[in-house]
Amino acid sequence: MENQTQNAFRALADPTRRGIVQLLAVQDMTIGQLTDRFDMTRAAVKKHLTVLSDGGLISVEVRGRERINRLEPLGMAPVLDWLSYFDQFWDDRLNSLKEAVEREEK
Amino acid sequence: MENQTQNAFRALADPTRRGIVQLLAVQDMTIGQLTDRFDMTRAAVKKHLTVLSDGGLISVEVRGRERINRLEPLGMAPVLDWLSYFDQFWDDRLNSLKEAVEREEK
DNA sequence: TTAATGTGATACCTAATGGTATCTCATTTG
DNA sequence: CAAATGAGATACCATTAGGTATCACATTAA
Repeated sequence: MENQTQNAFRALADPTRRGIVQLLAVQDMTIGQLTDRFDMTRAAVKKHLTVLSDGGLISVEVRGRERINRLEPLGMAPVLDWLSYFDQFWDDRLNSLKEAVEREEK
Repeated sequence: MENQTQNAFRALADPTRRGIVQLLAVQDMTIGQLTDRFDMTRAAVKKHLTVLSDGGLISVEVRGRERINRLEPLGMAPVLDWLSYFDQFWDDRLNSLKEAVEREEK
């Protein structure tokens, strides 16, 4: 897929997919192992894995008849980059808020 | 809306909405001004603003017949929090990658 | 080599999403 | 006051998304 920023944000927009990301952060897992953790069919989990793969967030290693899914740290980069664009903005605004609250408290 | 993490991630999952966020980071804007910047109707932009509002990313100030939309820095917090959970993971994995590449280069 | 296991692929369904067209309402302005 | 402006609400439409059921295929185990 071509737009990595869009695909990565889209991949993170679903709660099941964020859950998968959290599980894979602990350890690599097959689709079977992942399916055990969610209340849905293997086919549904497979679709989520495809979206995560399109977003560059996971990769798959074929091992015999098993497929080991693993987190790909580089895939998160476009998301972190996009968000970092606002760092200064958030900081400034949050500091303004904080100062305003402190003035209130006097 | 109740699940802020989900609503915020969902709000950021659409390219138009991320564009709106970027515009509002520069300056507050009315829906009319925003609509001028996108190739869609005011009604469509309004829907995006509703999603952004549900995500806690913007707030609206009524001024006469105008509505001023402004970015809400606090709304991004759930997203940044969720992502920060992986900071260590990304760092470790990216360092492993970097070291591997450096070993290759010798 | 037959059976069991792990997985992928496809067809299908429903609900959500992103968009338009249109109508209404409140606030300015001439 | 009348007209123009800025905006919200709703009905409607096509496409996408998330899910299931089912079938097919490769690999491992008996």
